[in-house]
Amino acid sequence: MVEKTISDLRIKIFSALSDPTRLELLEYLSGGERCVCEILPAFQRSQSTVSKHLNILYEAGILDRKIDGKRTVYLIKDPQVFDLIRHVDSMALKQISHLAEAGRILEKSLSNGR
Amino acid sequence: MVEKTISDLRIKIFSALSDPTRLELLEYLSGGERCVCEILPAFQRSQSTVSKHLNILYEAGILDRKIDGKRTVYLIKDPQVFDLIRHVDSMALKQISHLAEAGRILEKSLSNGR
DNA sequence: GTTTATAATCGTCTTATGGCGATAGGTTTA
DNA sequence: TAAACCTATCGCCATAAGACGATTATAAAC
Repeated sequence: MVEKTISDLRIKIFSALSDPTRLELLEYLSGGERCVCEILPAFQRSQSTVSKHLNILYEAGILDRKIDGKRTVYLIKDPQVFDLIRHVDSMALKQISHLAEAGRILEKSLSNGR
Repeated sequence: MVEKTISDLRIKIFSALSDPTRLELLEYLSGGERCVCEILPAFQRSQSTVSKHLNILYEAGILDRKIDGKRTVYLIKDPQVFDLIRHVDSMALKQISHLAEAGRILEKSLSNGR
């Protein structure tokens, strides 16, 4: 299936990254290329499920794959994806630390007040 | 609802950006804060649908909102989100330009060959 | 206080997504 | 060529997500 617009692909990339299993797969593959038979034992998911997830990342252009005899090897195609994830993490951290700060302020006011 | 882990929030942010309507909303709000009554006519969606989308962006910590009398004003809370979107766009563009290049090569080889 | 305006929420429907086991297809091994 | 291996795909189910109209809640205006 060929992509037509940037918008479609953009959504496809964001969607691909909206699943915890797929983010774990990316992290796992950041250690280097792996065949499915290596990936499977590392994940508590059925073979069909893992295969589907890998394909979603492939279709989003995040992973590449090559066939090596009877196995399929998956690898990171665009390492930029890790910058993306770090970027989101920094946004998430910012929020959580704000929450934490609010929590400390609240805590302090409580312990002072009473 | 308070977030517990970075991972949850990370998924929430990616999911929030996985929808075309919500990306349009962000683009629209990049022009400055707007109340829902201003947003509605700009989108071909029902009031309830737009409200839900805005709330998803709010829950992800991307938008903020303030109540102004009988209206609710939404605004970008974390402008970093636009860096994120640009980043994804550059990944998408890279892929499409590779496709385009492949297309040109194919076209060339066809016109040469026959 | 009744009406109007604005926006969130509820209930419902339809479609999309994630999960699994079973099956199919292709490759190596015996 | 038969068997074993590896992985993609199919069919199914359960849950999530997006859309809408109707309802509810609150604020402003009359």
